Amino acid sequence: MKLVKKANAHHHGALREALLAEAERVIDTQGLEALSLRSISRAVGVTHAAPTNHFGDLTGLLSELAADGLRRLAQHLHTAIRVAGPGLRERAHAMARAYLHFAIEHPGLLVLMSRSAHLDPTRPALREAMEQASRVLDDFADEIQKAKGVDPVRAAAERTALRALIHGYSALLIDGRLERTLAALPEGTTAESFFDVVLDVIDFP
Amino acid sequence: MKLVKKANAHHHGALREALLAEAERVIDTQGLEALSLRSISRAVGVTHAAPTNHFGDLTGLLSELAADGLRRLAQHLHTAIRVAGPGLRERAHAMARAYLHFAIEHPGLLVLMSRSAHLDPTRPALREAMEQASRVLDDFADEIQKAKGVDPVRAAAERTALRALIHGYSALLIDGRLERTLAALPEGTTAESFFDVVLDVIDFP
DNA sequence: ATCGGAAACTTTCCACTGTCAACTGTCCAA
DNA sequence: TTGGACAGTTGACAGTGGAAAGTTTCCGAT
Repeated sequence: MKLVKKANAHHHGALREALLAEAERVIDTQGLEALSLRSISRAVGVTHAAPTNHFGDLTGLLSELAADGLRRLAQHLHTAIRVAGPGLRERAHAMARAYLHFAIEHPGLLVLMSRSAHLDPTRPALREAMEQASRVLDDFADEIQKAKGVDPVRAAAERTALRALIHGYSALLIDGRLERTLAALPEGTTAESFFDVVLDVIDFP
Repeated sequence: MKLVKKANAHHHGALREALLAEAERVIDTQGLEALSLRSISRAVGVTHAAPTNHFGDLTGLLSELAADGLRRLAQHLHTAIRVAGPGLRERAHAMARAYLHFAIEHPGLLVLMSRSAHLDPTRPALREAMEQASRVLDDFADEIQKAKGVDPVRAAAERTALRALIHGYSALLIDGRLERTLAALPEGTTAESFFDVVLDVIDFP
């Protein structure tokens, strides 16, 4: 029965998902530059023009993939914050650690998300996913704002510092530019355990 | 006399520099993705295979360009630190501000430097330039180490935090992902002036 | 002075890419 | 039954980077 479906040359059945899965596999193992529309089509067993029906063009496919990644990241961060202890510092660390964890597990996906040149922000799925991810940070920012003094500039600065620190550390790590630093640390120190110390350079009350 | 030189079809004279200059122009105005070996060759008035003599392949050209950028950046940071006041905080801020300034003026170049997939680190010029740039940071790190307590892990964390914060803020800004944050700030606040406040989230003694 | 080779650039070719237009088969609803 | 809409295919096009081989120029050794 399945063979009949397989033999059908014009209805793959779940091509959209298959293409996204293959694209994510390539992007996380060989990197974004190694990905090509034609190669993933081949890997999925379909001709090179098939993806057009589902994604339009390459930036369309990448945008959907990025949207999916953003949704998962937002979910990941959200539960990390929710599960963490009550303190502001604990929650901030939990979120940051969750982000780093995601970056280590899906390096290509994270690179893709921060490469606006390859994405089409007018796609509804991407736009929504970006807003969903922002909302996690914004909610947390509100918390900081409430907990600390109400100087709005200072609050924005703290939020931005946290964001920049997380993004910067992840990017440096993924790009292999922390290797020397990590190698000089005491035996057994991992990128993740060191990140906790780095985060403490920002003081949360 | 010059016309004779110009008419010479086989000796451009300064092709190497011309190619690098054109590549930098494209990269800083249209972005890294818009650059192609053939287009810059055309712009310089030479066939597409000419660059091979000077750079080998595309990653060769990009590596030389990145090396040049790194040298200039290192120089820029070095003088910023040297010129700044005596305090540790002043010097750190001066360096960070210089970095951001460079990022704003040469966004494409900065992106290129942090995209290891396009670079060939075995090229001597690149390797040297990377070490030169690292040295600026390392020297400054030693200063921090001396000025503050001698816990090496804590010192490494502070250095890394500063690095990640600078890199992260620049990357977010270049990618246009700070626009909403900046728009919500008081009138007249620029990305650069706000950066000073962000940097203060890390406390230097 | 010239001869030989190295350096610099051109030409030609190849494999590959993304995008487009035209076609074919399949399924479902009027 | 028939007519689209959907989901693929096929084939062409312009563009890319790279390799190979040919051409022109220069320059140093003899």
